[in-house]
Amino acid sequence: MSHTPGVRQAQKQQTRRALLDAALRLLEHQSLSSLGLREVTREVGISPAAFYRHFRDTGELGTALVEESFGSLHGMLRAIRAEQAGPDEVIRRSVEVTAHYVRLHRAHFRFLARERHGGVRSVRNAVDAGFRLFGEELAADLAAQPGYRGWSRDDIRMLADLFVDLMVATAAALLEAPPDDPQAEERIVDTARRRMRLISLGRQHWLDP
Amino acid sequence: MSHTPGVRQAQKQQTRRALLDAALRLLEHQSLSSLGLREVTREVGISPAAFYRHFRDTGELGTALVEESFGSLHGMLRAIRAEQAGPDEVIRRSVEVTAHYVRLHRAHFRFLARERHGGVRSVRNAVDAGFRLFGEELAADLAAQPGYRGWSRDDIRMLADLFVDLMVATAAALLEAPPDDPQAEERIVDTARRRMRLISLGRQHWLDP
DNA sequence: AGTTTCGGAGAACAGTTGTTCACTGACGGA
DNA sequence: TCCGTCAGTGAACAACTGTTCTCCGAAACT
Repeated sequence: MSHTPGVRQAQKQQTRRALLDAALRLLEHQSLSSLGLREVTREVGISPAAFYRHFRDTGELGTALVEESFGSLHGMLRAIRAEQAGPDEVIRRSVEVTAHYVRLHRAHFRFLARERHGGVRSVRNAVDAGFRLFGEELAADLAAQPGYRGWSRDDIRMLADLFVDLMVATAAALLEAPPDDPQAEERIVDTARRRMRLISLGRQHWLDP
Repeated sequence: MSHTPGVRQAQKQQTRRALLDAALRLLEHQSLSSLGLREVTREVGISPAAFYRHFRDTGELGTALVEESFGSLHGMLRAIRAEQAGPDEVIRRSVEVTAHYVRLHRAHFRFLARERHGGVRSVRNAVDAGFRLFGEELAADLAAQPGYRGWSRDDIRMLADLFVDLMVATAAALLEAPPDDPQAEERIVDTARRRMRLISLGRQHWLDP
């Protein structure tokens, strides 16, 4: 019996996933540059040599994690896009969406926050490129909205990148807070909301004088 | 001859400085958690065992670097405070001051940006505490200014922390750009200026309706 | 069916790591 | 001047690292 032609590939991707998950688990308490190849395989329960069947080195594993993490982030972008509302309404809601996604994908967010300025150049560049793309897409979304009539392309981009940076900042703050302390979390979210309100005000008066 | 009573201590502090400088040099291309004790002593040119005369481990060296780095940052705070001007003028000028200090203390800024979310908990906490203090001091400065009459303590703090986060973000962006490309640098500074203008507008209308 | 492909095991390798130890020799107080 | 202090040495240690190699067995192809 059995010539179903996908068993091999499925098993391979299964241990690949196990490697990624193990790495993600270990990376909650350390940074990529200190993550050992043997450490990861030990966590998974396979031999060190098997690692090379999937990645050239831990750096390559890192870039794979970057792509995966930005997958989670794009879900966030779609969620924000889905809320059809005025510009200021969207801005306020984006804080809630951020908090929600941080709770959902803690490990991914932590990884991005940590490796954005981390010690592995290739990964750092990948993260940077990802955020740049994210900013571009957000800017395109904003440009399509009414309420940004009269805004220059550069100014929209500036605003989008500002949102991205603040999202990262609040996400990082949420990650630093204990995951089961809703009070600390609420304090952070509340501050983030006020930040967004201030930026909303700036946005409304951008074309004023 | 010789009974000048400070030679010993001076020599000790000299190699301590050498250790800190060597570490700072190495940390431009890697993160603290991957920094080896032997690596640092090799760079300085002393035996590995000598390291223990100064620090218990690389983590302790890290916290020492945190304090030192915040020394540079406080110079920045004083420079901004020195400029006696209106609130919006100060906000705009702070971008220039930031860029200036990043150019002056590249290694320190990079270290803080990297280890703020890095893999060594004790250092991460030290960096966080430092930024918190920095935010508090900035908030106190703002509160003393006219133009913040009617602002709640919390809102001033929110604004101060917002400045800090944005300063870190622009500093990180400047660090990512090549150090000898004034054009790329100018683009980043220009974006930062527009960000600040937008926040300035939000600030002006904070108490409006 | 027989044969090739390939993910994984296990052992071996040369290096490197952090930490300890007894030591040396210049400093610094008596 | 003598003597204690102490920053730095150099060797030794067990533990660990990344990488390479040959081999195995099950899946896939013909």
